[in-house]
Amino acid sequence: MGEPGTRTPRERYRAQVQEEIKRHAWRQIATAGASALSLSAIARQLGMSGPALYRYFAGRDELIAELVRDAYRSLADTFATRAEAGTDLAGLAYALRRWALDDPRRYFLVYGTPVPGFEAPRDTTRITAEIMAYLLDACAAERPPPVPRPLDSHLAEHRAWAGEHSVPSSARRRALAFWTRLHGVLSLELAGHFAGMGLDLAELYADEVRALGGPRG
Amino acid sequence: MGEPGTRTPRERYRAQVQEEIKRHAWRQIATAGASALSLSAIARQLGMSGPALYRYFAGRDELIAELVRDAYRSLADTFATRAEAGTDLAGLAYALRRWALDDPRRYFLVYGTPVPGFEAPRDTTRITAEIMAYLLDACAAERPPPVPRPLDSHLAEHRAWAGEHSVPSSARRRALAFWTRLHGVLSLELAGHFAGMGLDLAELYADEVRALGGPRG
DNA sequence: TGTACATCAGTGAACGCGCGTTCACTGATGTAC
DNA sequence: TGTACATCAGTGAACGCGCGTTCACTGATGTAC
Repeated sequence: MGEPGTRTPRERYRAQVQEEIKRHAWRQIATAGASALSLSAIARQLGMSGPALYRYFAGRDELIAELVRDAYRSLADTFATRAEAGTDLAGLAYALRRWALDDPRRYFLVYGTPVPGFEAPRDTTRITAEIMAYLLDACAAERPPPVPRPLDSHLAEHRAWAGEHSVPSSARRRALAFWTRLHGVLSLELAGHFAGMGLDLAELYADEVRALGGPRG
Repeated sequence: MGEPGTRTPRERYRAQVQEEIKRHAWRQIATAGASALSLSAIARQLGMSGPALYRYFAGRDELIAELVRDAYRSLADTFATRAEAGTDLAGLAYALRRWALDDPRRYFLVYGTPVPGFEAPRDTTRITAEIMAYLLDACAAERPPPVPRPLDSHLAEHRAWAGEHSVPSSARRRALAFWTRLHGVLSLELAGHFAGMGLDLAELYADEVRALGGPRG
């Protein structure tokens, strides 16, 4: 081995191929979903034989675990960059959205329906804790704005879509919030994202339900 | 054919087997996920040969489509039953949660990460519209409660979990809301559940972000 | 600078597996006269 | 009630496919002296 921090040509080559494998793996996930990820297909795309991949990953499961790690890492980095520009909650929120839209499959790999048979690798908790930390900092620094503003500009179009059913747009707005918020709590709960947090999930849900009745529901 | 509404023994038998196939399909989805659903495996469990299933379903995709229809149907029925007891939003909300917890995979089949290669069958829009109708009715009937109540009882435990990071519990509450609400909007958007509704999704997201800063964030 | 050896990326054949779907068929159940 | 026929559930063999993983190997690249 050379000096610390230096890489031999072989090491560099190795890292390069490893990256390329992951790149193709992501492309495959994007078009066919995580559970359809196939080592043989990746090898084919790279012009290698199937068994060659075993030089780089212990197997299919390990490759997926690596992708999960990378996804979390990438979100943590996104938040880190954003946090340097100042700790504001809205900033993080929009960064999150950009990150998600940038690659929906990556988002779903981490926050979507759990892929049966695969659990998040144990060592991701360190990264998720980091993500949570940025969030908590921003929330703690936040000063609540005086008045919540109702924003119904786009509801006219939705009214046109819903057609026959004529209800006031405030109700329409609440119905939308019903879906998005309850789906948010529920799907995260069902996917196990609150596991071990010591939260009373029924209570958390009840909170959201009560909030829906509120003035700006 | 006999009188209208009557079923010949053959028809009854047919319906019965069809049900049994679906029952096994659900069991398989529960343990292995929708994308792993296998006709051969179902046939094996039923003690039939694989090709026999083609008497009952045109193929794998049609079977899944049928399951999706059933899932929507079941939620619509749940809401219908609930709506008979009076149109209150909270009632629907809790019915939804019970329905989801009752069979998480069913929930995810419909509201989770889209299974690549399968789209919801076209004829489900009628059922989803029905579901939406119950919701809109309840929202329209609702009289907003005067004051939103803060509910932080369970946050003490969460504080213990988060450990080192000491922030006020209001911030903690907001961080949780950040995840659940934004995940709610985002994942539904990414999964295409707002497609064709004529909504400005960026605006919808911005709404939630603004609400997070509010007094009861 | 040259030689002997170690490392290790990648190959090709093979194993055993399960899948969806088709096809021509058997045999039981129902129907018409 | 009995016979001839139609319907249709289910079978078994076959097709062609792709998969993850193992194994003994070749051949290029790097290292030590």
